[in-house]
Amino acid sequence: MTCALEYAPQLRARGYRMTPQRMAILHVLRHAETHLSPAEIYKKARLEAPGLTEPTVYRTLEFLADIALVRPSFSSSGHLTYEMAGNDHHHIVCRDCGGEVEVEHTLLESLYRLLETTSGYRSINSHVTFFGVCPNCQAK
Amino acid sequence: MTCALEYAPQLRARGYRMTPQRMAILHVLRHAETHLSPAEIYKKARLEAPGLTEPTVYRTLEFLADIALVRPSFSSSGHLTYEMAGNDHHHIVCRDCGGEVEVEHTLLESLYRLLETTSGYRSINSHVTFFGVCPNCQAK
DNA sequence: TAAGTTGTTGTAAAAACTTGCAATAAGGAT
DNA sequence: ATCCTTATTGCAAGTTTTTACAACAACTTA
Ligand SMILES: [Mn+2]
Ligand SMILES: [Mn+2]
Ligand SMILES: [Zn+2]
Ligand SMILES: [Zn+2]
Repeated sequence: MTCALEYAPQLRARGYRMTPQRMAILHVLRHAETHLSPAEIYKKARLEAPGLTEPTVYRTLEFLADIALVRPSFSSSGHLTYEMAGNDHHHIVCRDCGGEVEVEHTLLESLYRLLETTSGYRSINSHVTFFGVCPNCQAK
Repeated sequence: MTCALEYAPQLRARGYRMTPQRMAILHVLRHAETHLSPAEIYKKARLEAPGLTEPTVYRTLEFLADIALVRPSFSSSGHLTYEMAGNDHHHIVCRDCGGEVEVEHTLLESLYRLLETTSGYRSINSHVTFFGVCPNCQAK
């Protein structure tokens, strides 16, 4: 739980505050080995921060995504899930079974540079989810 | 409104049915010049199909996306919007102002082939939304 | 044209997500 | 330690999206 304290200076430096609610949510995300939905995060984080409410979870996740501490991505059902930032990667999800696999960010880097030059947009660094059909489901 | 009738054979060939509700929704999408949210589609389509309900709109859009007649994509707020399929393209959305621009699908084609060979997934043909900062917002 | 099969719809309710606002408390200043 | 400012929270209510299931109606067949 105290592992989340290491983010406090980053927040304060930008005018934000560290709170028990944010600590609990960051702690949950740090120890997750997969993406989590807001509901899952709420269920786990409230154990550490009793009194935590769902609106706070949603607001906190959006906040943490804004300051780039966490990454949102879309699950196979199209809903938002969250994970800690760092270790850039993307996802391919199977349209049939929902099975998921990670993609190295390096595979997309040249595309991002291409998009930036052709569109004029900058800082394109989306966490993208692609959809396809996995090897298993191709068998059918 | 009758323009939607041309999709009837496609549906029937696959065991599905054409209904007034689906006609109205397809008609709205055919004449839209931008992406529409389920709520917008509901408001317009109910004029053609009185008695149409929101659950039907959501179910129909998911159905039409499944059979690849329409394309879902994420708006700047992260919500799903829909447009007719055909004319492959993608989007870049500005993180600041939400401004949006289209991207030729051809720019992504070699990436898709690369993803297919490295992941084993097939038929990767997502309609992707990238996020960045538009030229206007870069000025600030 | 009538009957049967089953894909689709509306209804009602639940679940998921968002919003406005007053009360709270984090962290800087004294 | 105490005070102050204001970022953040909880509460309550609203909106959006999903679900279960019985009634309905599109299409096939005879
Ligand atoms: Mn991920
Ligand atoms: Mn589009
Ligand atoms: Zn699969
Ligand atoms: Zn912009």
